[in-house]
Amino acid sequence: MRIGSVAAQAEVNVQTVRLYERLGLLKKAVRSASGYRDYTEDAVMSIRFVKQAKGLGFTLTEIKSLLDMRENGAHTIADMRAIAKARLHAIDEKIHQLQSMREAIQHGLSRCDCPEQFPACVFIKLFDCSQSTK
Amino acid sequence: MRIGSVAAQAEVNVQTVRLYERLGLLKKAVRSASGYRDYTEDAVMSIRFVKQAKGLGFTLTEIKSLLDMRENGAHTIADMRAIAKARLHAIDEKIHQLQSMREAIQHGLSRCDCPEQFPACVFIKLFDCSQSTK
DNA sequence: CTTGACTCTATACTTAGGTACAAGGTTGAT
DNA sequence: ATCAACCTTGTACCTAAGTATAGAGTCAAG
Repeated sequence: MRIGSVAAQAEVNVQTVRLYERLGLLKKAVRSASGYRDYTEDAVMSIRFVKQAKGLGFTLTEIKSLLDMRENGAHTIADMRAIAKARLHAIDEKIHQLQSMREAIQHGLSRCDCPEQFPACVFIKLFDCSQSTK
Repeated sequence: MRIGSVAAQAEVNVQTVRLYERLGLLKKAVRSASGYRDYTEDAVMSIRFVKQAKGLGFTLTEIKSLLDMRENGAHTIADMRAIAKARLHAIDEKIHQLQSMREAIQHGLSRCDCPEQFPACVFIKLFDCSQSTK
């Protein structure tokens, strides 16, 4: 199977396949006499795995290290669980951070009691209506 | 006041001040005879505003459009509220997205019943233990 | 009047994850 | 045998928000 088919089946760009190969996310394909990459169905699965992990917020670097662990067998279920838990933790932190932002903006919105059409009021007042703008 | 003082007071890098000027986030400073930028206290406040808005998740482009509205007076409190609400909405979407990721990983973790030290188990099983890895 | 700290512009580099050429070689159907 | 559609490598470009560097000019204290 050539690169175009793999890309189509995995629903990525041809260049993306080559990029993943270069980044070590995809095993180097066997080459035909003319130098064309020759893939098996496995490549499609690998790309789908990358896409799935990416969808869960793992970076390509993290995904590579997962694949490396798998490749050289230097892993256990416990290792993998630890990685997944670390990712969970990072997600939780990001959620908290966003919730803080959310609260700050909400607070600004609710505290702002400027008249609706007063044009001199500046945006910063939405966050802190008590603060002078001049 | 020269650029170094402004940067120090606003707790940013000197290059950042120049970048902000170039991006239109900061009014162009008056220049001294020798070409040095000459700032007033206002510049420090402006940078602090940018930092604050950035901390609330606004991009520099969004911040610039806020400042532009303020500058040419073509805004009302309603406009500003609309922008803040849009930002709230974007934050909520991001939070939901992260919560979905969180659930998917959690689900994978809880569903995986592979023996703790089985080295052939690959990471993908954390997400879908029912799926073959070969 | 020299020295070190500061400033100027312009350019390049960074991370992350791609996307878009250019210039050439291959394949395969007609 | 020709033509489009595919493939190759290498390079450059993109967003976002800076950071770093080079080479030159300026300021101020001793």
